[in-house]
Amino acid sequence: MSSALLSANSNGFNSFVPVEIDHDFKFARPEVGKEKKRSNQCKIWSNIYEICEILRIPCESQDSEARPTFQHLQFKTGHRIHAIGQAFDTLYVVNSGFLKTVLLDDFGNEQVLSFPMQGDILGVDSIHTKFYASEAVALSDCNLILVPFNALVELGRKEAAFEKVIYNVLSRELFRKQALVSLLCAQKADAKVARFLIYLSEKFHEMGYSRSTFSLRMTRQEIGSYLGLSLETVSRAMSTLKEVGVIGVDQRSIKINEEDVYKMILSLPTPRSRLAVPGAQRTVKTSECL
Amino acid sequence: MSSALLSANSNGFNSFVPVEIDHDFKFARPEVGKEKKRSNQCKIWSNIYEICEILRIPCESQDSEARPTFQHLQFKTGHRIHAIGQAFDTLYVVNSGFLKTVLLDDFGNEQVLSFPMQGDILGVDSIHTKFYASEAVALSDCNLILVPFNALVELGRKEAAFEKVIYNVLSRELFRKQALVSLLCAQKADAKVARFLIYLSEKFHEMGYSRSTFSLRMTRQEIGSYLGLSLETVSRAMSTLKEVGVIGVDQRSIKINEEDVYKMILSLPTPRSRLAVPGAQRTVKTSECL
DNA sequence: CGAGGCCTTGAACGAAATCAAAGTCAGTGG
DNA sequence: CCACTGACTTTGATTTCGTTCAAGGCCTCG
Repeated sequence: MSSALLSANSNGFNSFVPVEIDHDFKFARPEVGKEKKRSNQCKIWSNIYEICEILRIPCESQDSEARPTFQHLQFKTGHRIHAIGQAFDTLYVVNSGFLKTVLLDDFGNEQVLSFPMQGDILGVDSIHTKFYASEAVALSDCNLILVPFNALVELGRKEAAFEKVIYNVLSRELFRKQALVSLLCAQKADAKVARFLIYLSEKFHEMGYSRSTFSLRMTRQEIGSYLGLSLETVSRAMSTLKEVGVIGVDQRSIKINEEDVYKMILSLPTPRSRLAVPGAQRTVKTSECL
Repeated sequence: MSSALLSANSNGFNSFVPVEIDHDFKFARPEVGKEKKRSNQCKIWSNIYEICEILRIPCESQDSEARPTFQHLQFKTGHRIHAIGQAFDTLYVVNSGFLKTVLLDDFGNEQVLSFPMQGDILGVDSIHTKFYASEAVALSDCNLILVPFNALVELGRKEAAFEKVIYNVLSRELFRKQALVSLLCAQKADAKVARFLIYLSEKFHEMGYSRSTFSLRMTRQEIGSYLGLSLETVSRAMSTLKEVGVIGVDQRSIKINEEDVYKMILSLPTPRSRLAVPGAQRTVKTSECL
């Protein structure tokens, strides 16, 4: 999903070096990751600095006086964090665990919008109306930090650095959603799934887990909903990637060599309809940037 | 794109009442719309209250003292407002005119992200990095308000009501982007195009123009990029809608009966892959909302 | 009037959805 | 312990939809 995603170096072209696959690998849920000081699963309160660190948003303020702290809460697998239409008052920052957010259309059909995990935030799409715009469900046991929006705003008013953090979080969310739109529009099924796996790989790496071996927390159905594909197509795409040798798949267990998957994506043709028609920009000069 | 979109009443089922079509209708560019006091095209400066009004974000502050004002700037058709990678410093609020924002992938292919028009804002995806994440191009002559982000932040710090406005704008953008994702994932080509036209219709209505007769400002290619379709498919979808009788199309001129288009969309089957599998939620009870 | 974008339409092809069936796995209860 | 259940996954066959390729029409501008 990163825009630098396709900048794999093209040294050597001996097709795709196959990944070696241990057929018995499993994803050991790392209850105690190898992060710096963020591994305290049983923590009950976090202050704003800790939250910024979890969000990976740099915070300039160093005024380390005692600040209000925010409560952690455990959610069990399958539980709903908030429902659509419910009155909005608090944001949730994911400290650990895996979730999905979904939209329900007018027929009650489910559209997956994101798979939040550590460092992601829930509820920002609901600020401008006073109601949650989407629904969040825990895909695993989760530890979430409750951040009452009003308290956050107040904090922002006290110190500009915190306010900046809020802007940054919102802007980043928007940026990510745009990347998703781009992915949905411009890519074939295999590429969508491949990029999704790379995205997960990077995410796991960021969180301090293995970037090459992990376990999917969501069903094929959910992945398909997220990527705009049927569950069968997701399954087939994974099988294809496996045959080519760039990933290993066994049910929910994934083994991936990002480098190879990059090359693989590059070898797929871009749909013609997406190609820029350089001359056709418009009858007008588009160069100068007043 | 509105979520109430599909709540058309189903009274009577005499298929779709055809729209009467004037074959000579054209979209008279309404330089002076029938809005309240927002029709001053030649205005050079706006204060924050005026900007909120244009954005259609309610602003609670009534402290009507002299506030800093923001400059308007004219952009000609085809000109680029900002380029990807350029240093970010200012947001743009569209006072009049039509634009597109695009992402360029690693091959220089263009992906349309939005078609901003009056009341929309440009640049919010660029706050968290210090660089513009997308490119904006004028599809018609435009009147934009330059809002230096720092100045806006400062204003927000002076008064909480303004800060709220910023949060609301950002949140709203995110919300809209989600609606787009949902559209892209869950609908067939005809439905995508139909909803796109309805979206435009509502937008024109909001701006005080005719909701039933308007002119497209973008090419089929650009619509296709936005909706994840080829330009031919867009063209065919419009022809289909025309044959069914729910819209009139002649090149860029559109005549539309929203009510009929709603019914038309409802009659299209939802792709099965999107259907909620109510029992399959997960082995766990999803009901309670801790 | 001619050129160049842009739009429309047809035909062939290809990718993904749909339909269908069998395999895997975890949990349950005999 | 093992068979049974139900959710999830995989794979194949078929159909549908959208893309691609190609040709012709339209409109604007010089």
